[in-house]
Parts: sequence; C-alpha cells; structure tokens
Amino acid sequence: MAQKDYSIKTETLARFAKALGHPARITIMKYLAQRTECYCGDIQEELPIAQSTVSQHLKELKDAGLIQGEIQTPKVRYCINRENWDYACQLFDDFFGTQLCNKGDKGCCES
Amino acid sequence: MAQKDYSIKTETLARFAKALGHPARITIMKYLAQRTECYCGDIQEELPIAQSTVSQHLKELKDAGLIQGEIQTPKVRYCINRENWDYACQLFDDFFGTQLCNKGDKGCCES
DNA sequence: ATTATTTATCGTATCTTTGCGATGAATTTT
DNA sequence: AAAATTCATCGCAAAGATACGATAAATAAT
Repeated sequence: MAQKDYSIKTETLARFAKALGHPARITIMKYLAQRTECYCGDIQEELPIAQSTVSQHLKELKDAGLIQGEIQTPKVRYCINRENWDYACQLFDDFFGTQLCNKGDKGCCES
Repeated sequence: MAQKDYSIKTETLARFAKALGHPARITIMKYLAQRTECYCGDIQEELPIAQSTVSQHLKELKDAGLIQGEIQTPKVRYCINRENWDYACQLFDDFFGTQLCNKGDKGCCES
C-alpha cells in the first residue's frame, strides 16, 4: 500500500472509461456524435433494448458528465457535453498516446 | 429495436473501456507502461488494496487482452499485450478523434 | 526436510449493473 | 375531458463486480 488513494486524474479517467464500458452506451455516444438532432426516442430505435433500459444508460452517461439533456416536452433532446467530452478525450489521449502508445518502443516482454 | 446486436467493433471497444473502468486497473496499466521490469509484487506495492484483489484485477486485464503474464517462478512478469493494446488505442482514437473530438464543430446543443 | 516467497484461486459478503414491465408526470392531440 | 405521446422512475430479479482473508501451488532458501 504505497498510496492511500488514487489520483484525481486516475479516478476521472476510470470513471469515463466505466461509463463507456457498455456497447449500448458506445452506440449512444456514436449516434449523438453523428447528428445535430438527437432526441431520446431516436436513440431508442437504434438499440435492441427496452425503453426503460435506454433511459438508464442515458442517465449513466449523464451522471458521468458525457452527455446532457434538455427537456423540450414531450421530447427530450440529448447531446454530448462538449466540455467534459473534450476532457475525456484529452485524458484518454494522455493515457494511450503519451504513456502507452509509443509504437516505436519495444514492450517489456518483447525481445 | 433497429438492430438485434451491436457491431463487433462496438462490443470490442466497450470491452476495453470496461476493463479500464477501475482506478486500480488504470494505475496498473500506467505502471506497466513506465517500466521494462514489471513483476506482480511491484504492482501490489503501488496499490491500496489486498494482494488477492490485485490478482483479480490483473486477471481482468488479462481476460480483456490488455496485458499478459509470463511465469518466472516464484515471480510472475507482467506486461502490456502490445498487439491488443495498439488495437485498443486505435479504436479509442477512432471513437474520440474521428467521431467525436472535432473541436472545430459545434455541438448539437451549442447555439 | 522445513520454511519462506510469490502468486492464483476459493469462499464469502456486499454492492453495483443490467434488464424488464409497470407506473407516473408532463404535455399534446383528438 | 379523454386519449395518446414521450420519457423518467420504481420495483424487482438476475448476474456481475469488488473486496477480503484463507488456502493452495510451485518453487527457492535455509
């Protein structure tokens, strides 16, 4: 036990990763990225799961800060939360790119 | 229900994201990336959790294909699985970069 | 031979996730 | 006013994740 806790960056990255750790939520994010119109109902039609389950996944993405919803009754317009998304993008970039994705380097198990 | 299933790429990306969805596992990957020597015991000293729990996290990373272990009794040498890691890197790049991280574009909720 | 070291696995407890149908809230349409 | 639309939430069940200590397995050291 070298450290009592994980760093904030590590916690945040893990949180984003966890939010993306389900195919339904990946699909939702991809869908939201492709349109300017993004109502909840449209998302449901893209997914092989019940409406209530979609709503839960949307809630998780919202709780993770990756999307936001704007009520336009009776519909709800969802979209990517740019600020947090860009931060997630940056954290993943740091993680993969700078730290691990140096393709020129040899891995520790490669001789 | 437009489609019965998710695409393989989507499933794979979600699987990688899920594996990274815990601060202990993020810490492990960062640690492995920084050294050429990477024995199991060293990893445990970096984490604020019990040995058996670390072993479980290592197993999950291994199951997801992100790392691999080589027995050098009595120790076990762990390292990043380059092939799969690079693929994960690419999938995340596509997801963030091409699809969502176009910072010049306006989001659908930004006026 | 016995003991120590290192790691995986087992058993267990608790919490979280994933999923569904049913219901409720807030409108809009008829 | 009544019915339909849209979405969130509740209640529930099943499965998975997270954590721990104890134990096993496989060697190395004494």
